[in-house]
Amino acid sequence: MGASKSESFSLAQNEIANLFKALSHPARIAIVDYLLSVDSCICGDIVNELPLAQPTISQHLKELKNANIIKGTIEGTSICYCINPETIDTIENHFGMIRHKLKSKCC
Amino acid sequence: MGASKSESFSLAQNEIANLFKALSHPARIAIVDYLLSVDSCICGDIVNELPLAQPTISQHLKELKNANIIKGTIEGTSICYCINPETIDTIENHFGMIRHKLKSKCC
DNA sequence: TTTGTTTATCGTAATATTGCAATATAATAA
DNA sequence: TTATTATATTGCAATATTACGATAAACAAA
Repeated sequence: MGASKSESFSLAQNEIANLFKALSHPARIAIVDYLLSVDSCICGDIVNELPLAQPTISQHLKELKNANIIKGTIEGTSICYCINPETIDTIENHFGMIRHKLKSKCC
Repeated sequence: MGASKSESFSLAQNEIANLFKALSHPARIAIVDYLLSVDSCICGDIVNELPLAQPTISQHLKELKNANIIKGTIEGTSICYCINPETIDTIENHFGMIRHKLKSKCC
C-alpha cells in the first residue's frame, strides 16, 4: 500500500485538497508572494529571486499552473505568469463555508 | 537531493505552507467536513465514517492536530475533536492579504 | 545559418507520505 | 483483578515529492 485512496472521497474533497496541495510547499508560497509583489505580470525572473535551480522552479510553476492558481501567457521569448483570481475565489468560498458552519457550533 | 529546502524560505512562508499541507489530503478534508457536519463536538466515530483503517485516521488526526487545525479534548475513554477557529482565521487572513494585493493589479 | 536566451522535460537520487497489520496505551466496566 | 473499549504508536512496503544536472525546444538577434 502507500497510494492515496483518493477514489474513496468525493470529487469536491479531492479538488479542494489538490488546491491546498499546490500551496503546501514554501517555494510555491514564495512564488505566489513574488507574483503579488511585482506591479505588473511581467515575470520570468523568478529564478533570480528564489534559491532554487531553474528546473526546480519550472516544476513548481507547472504545479501551480496545473492547479489553476497561476496563469501563464507567452510574451515573446519568455512567459508571463500571474495569479488566477478565480481560483483564489474558490478557496475563499471554501473557508466561507467553513466559517458559516462553525457559527452554529459551540467549540 | 530530494529534501525540501524549507530553511531557504521565511518562517511565515513555511508556516502557511504547513497549514496548506495539513489540508492537502482528501481524507483530512473529509475529516474536517465531518467535524463541521456533526452538531456538537462529540466525535470519536470518524473511523466509521471514512473508508480508512483506524491507525490511518489516527495518523491524519495527528497531522491536523499538529497543524492546530483541530483541537482534541479527553472525554472519558474517547477524545473529542473539533475545529480550531483561530487557525481558520489565520488562513482566511492570508487570503485577505492576497485579495488586497490582487486589487492593485491588472491581470 | 549560428549564437544566445528563456523555459520545459528527462532521468535519477534523496526524502517524505500513505496505509495498514500488529501492538501498545489508557480508561472504564465487571 | 480481568475484560472491554477507544485511541495511539510502531514498523514496513508502496508510492509520491523534491531537487537538480543534462538536455531539449522555441525563438530572437546577428
